[in-house]
Amino acid sequence: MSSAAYRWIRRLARFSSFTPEDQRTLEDVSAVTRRCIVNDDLAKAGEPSERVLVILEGMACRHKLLPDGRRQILAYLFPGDMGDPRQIMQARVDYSMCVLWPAEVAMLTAASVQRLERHPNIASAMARYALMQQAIMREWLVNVGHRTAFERLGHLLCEIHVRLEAVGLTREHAFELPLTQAELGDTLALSAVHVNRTLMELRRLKLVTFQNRHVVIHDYAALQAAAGFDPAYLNSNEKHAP
Amino acid sequence: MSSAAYRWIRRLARFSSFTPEDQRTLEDVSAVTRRCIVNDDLAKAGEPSERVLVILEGMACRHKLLPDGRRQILAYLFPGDMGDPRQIMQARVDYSMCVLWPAEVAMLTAASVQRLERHPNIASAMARYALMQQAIMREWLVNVGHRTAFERLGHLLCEIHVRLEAVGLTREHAFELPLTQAELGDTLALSAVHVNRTLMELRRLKLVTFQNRHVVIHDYAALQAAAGFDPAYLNSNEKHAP
DNA sequence: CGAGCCCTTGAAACTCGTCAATGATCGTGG
DNA sequence: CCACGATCATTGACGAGTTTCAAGGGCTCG
Repeated sequence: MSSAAYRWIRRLARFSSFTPEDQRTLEDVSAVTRRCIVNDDLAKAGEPSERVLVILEGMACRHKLLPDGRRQILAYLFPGDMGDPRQIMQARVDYSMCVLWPAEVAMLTAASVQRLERHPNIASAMARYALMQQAIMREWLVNVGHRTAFERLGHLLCEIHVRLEAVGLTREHAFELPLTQAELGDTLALSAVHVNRTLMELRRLKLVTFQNRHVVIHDYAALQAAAGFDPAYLNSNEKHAP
Repeated sequence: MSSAAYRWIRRLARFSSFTPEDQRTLEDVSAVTRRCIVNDDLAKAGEPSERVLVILEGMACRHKLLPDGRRQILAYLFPGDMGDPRQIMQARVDYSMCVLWPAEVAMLTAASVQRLERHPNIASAMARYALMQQAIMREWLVNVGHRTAFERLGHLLCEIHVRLEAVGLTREHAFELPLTQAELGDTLALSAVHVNRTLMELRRLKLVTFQNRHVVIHDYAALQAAAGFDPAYLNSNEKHAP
């Protein structure tokens, strides 16, 4: 199977078992897609939301901009990731969304979301998936609030590894990550300079290298320990949770 | 009306119009309550969730504890606040919850939640309310990540004011807030000492005083400006959104 | 081949944390 | 009614982690 919806179905299938009809429905509602280039705005703070986005390929992020230019990235969206289906109730979004790497995006209408909600397996998967997304936000708050620069970066890389693995985008302990150090800084609430120094420290300790958008985790166990990473928040709602 | 569910109904009623029957249903499912004292655990990270909590009186918080004792408070729950109804799908929670001020708590069963979901007005209100809770989390991430200690504290106090006002727990620009400076520190990712210094700065500038659990905002406009607070994230989904 | 973006590095400054000690407040029991 | 202990607020001195500023170097793409 290599439909455009492949990653999305794979992502959701971790939370629920799908019948062939469920899968056809998912492919159906995501049949119309939009290709986006880097820096395309997918949403702007204060505007009506209307559609629920599904990232089929590429990468995007939610972020908030302060008036003076400071920026906090709130979430990454990898292939297979989607917005909260309840968004269709929302008058306006409070965050912006932009494309970080050329993307293919499905934009679900309220009708499509309602159609999905009528399939119990899909509705259940989306609910559990949305709960995981909230768990990620909570972990990011802990990360930014109470971990050192070193732990933050290590923790984020562990999380990304687990999330990309779930949709088949890792090879061993390596994966592509099209982020600049400045973007990592806006994510982790660190200056780009300090991200750089911390990245070099991780490299020096032979835990991780991150060069040319290519991340290699050389010692996963040690990185996990050093960062205090526990993947429970990412998979405790899955079908076969540990 | 002074039923135990008063604040809860008032909180949700901002997002949807309720019929008398809707109100009876809300009172009904929250009829059985539990009284909790300070430091009671309402949930523990890693345990099954089972119930969706509604805080009818008092105050509670969600938090995460790191192995070495560092703590991040993830959310405050004031009277009228509740957990995400989708929690009933969740195998285990990833956070802990504890009581900050003597509380009366309703613990909704999955059956109760499902009953509520069958009332369209209530389901819609809960969905919008849950979206607001997520917006609060995003704003907290911005707060902890990219605002100075001074802005963080000011922003948080503005937010709390708006939230308490929504359930009728403010008088003018004053309200009760049973938090220690250490708890504020765990919320804002600051040391208790620095919270103290920042609080004195706010006092010195005649913006806010916070003494004996009593907050008075002396100059709301100035505080809002100094903290960069925009209440849109708290009310843009309400019935009569600005 | 140049322009632009990104990474790298050093030095200085600053915000905030830690440590430590003193006070204030409050509930409790003698 | 007062002594006591506990919790919380306050203050000062010092130190650490991180930011900012600035400059140089490398890569990529037109």
